[in-house]
Amino acid sequence: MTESTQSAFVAPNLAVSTVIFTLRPDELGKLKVALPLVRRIRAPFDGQWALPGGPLNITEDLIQAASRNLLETTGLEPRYLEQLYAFGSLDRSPGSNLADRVVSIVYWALVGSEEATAVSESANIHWFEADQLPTLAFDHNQIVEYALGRLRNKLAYARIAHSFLAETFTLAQLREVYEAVLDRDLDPGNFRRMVEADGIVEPTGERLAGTRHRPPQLYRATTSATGETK
Amino acid sequence: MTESTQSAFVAPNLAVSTVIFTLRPDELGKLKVALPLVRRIRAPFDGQWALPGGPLNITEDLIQAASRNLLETTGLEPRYLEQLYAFGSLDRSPGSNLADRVVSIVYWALVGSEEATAVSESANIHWFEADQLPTLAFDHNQIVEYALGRLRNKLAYARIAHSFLAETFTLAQLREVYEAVLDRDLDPGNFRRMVEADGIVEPTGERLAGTRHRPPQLYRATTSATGETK
DNA sequence: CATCTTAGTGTCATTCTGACTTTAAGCGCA
DNA sequence: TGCGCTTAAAGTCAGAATGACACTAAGATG
Repeated sequence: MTESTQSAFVAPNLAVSTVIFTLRPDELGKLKVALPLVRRIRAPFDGQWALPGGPLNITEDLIQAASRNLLETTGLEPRYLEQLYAFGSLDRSPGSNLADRVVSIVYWALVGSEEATAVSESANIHWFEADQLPTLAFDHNQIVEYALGRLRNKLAYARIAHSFLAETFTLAQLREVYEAVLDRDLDPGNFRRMVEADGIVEPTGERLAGTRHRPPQLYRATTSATGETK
Repeated sequence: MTESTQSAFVAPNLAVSTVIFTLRPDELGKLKVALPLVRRIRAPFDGQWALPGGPLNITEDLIQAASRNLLETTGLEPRYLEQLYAFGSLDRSPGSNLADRVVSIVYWALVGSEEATAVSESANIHWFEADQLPTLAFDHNQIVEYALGRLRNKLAYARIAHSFLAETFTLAQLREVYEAVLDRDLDPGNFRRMVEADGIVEPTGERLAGTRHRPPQLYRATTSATGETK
């Protein structure tokens, strides 16, 4: 009844998957939330798109597995990485028998927009806009929706927005991140006030030149929240 | 690399544990957050107190396992039940070898204060005040702290406080719940205003008699949030 | 040099929040 | 009977936070 270490028990398989978010411009040049998916090459759901993931190696931490996942799929290091949820319903893989049951511990990650655009795609790895996903394998559509909710919610109180951007950035760029994630326009003045009140950025002293207008101040993030280390 | 169903892989053991919260009066009659712990009867941590839990049966959902856990430990049904976090660090059980590695998916639950006081204790099951815990087995002290944080945070925006109370209750009783969980006094007038603005309760029309003062209105919760069903 | 565009500052009304006051309505007790 | 005690319930007020919007600054473009 208490936490036990008996190995004779028939345990479900344990997998770690990762929802990897970045921002990329759509055909109109507007930033959109995007994520990479991998094409399955075996049953069930053979040929369908799914979240990157795989079985948990017994020698690695959960977060290490997620990070490895991310590296194997995109070649990138996460700028933010956090556990999302453990999905373990019996009906996740309809029609499969119990011995094939998989409990997935899902992480969500943010990667830099710049790095992500450099990632090469292949026939079996493709980046999708988050609001234009096809029908995915397993319960992965629900998982992505859940992850998007977490991202939107967390943006409001955690210092994670800069994870999409380079080391330094303008407030307009930071605002674009919020607008892309929240999918609505924000008032530039009010946004500046909020950002300054929260102290999430500090000016570098540098200005961004070459724009067609008054040169904006460049900022950097004050605290580097890299996610949990639990 | 993608989610797989190969069973040959050496997987860590999967357990489900539950942090069960209730409120009970301390020696001064003030409500305090309390939770039941079970004494371990095998290594590692033999004799120490631990969260109730056990291996996940391959035929049951995660949340079912948590609920069963709760029933087996306390004989009670949860009034609220939600997944907390999956703990899977390699160093959770210091000194053990990899084959004994356990990944725990932890749930947290709320049970009614009244039902909980009727629960019998034994030599191996005991209720502790949350802020007066001994050193627990594994990483369970950290887990309880994390669960307490979630409880306090969630109280602010979710309709869960009534889960500690009976079907009907006074606003003073509801306020006591908040005060116990947040561990600070709240202004009765402001609390009433908040509760009414949020519409989390509705008056029953009945009044509580037998008090030494003006009889207060009885309320019931408007929506019954029982937690997730995911 | 006039115009366009975004940067950056400032204002105002509304809402939210914490601290506090006032009145209502029971009970216990002289 | 009525006075005082206690908590219920309603109301007041000042400061903070928020959304909408106006205004000035400073570059590029032609």
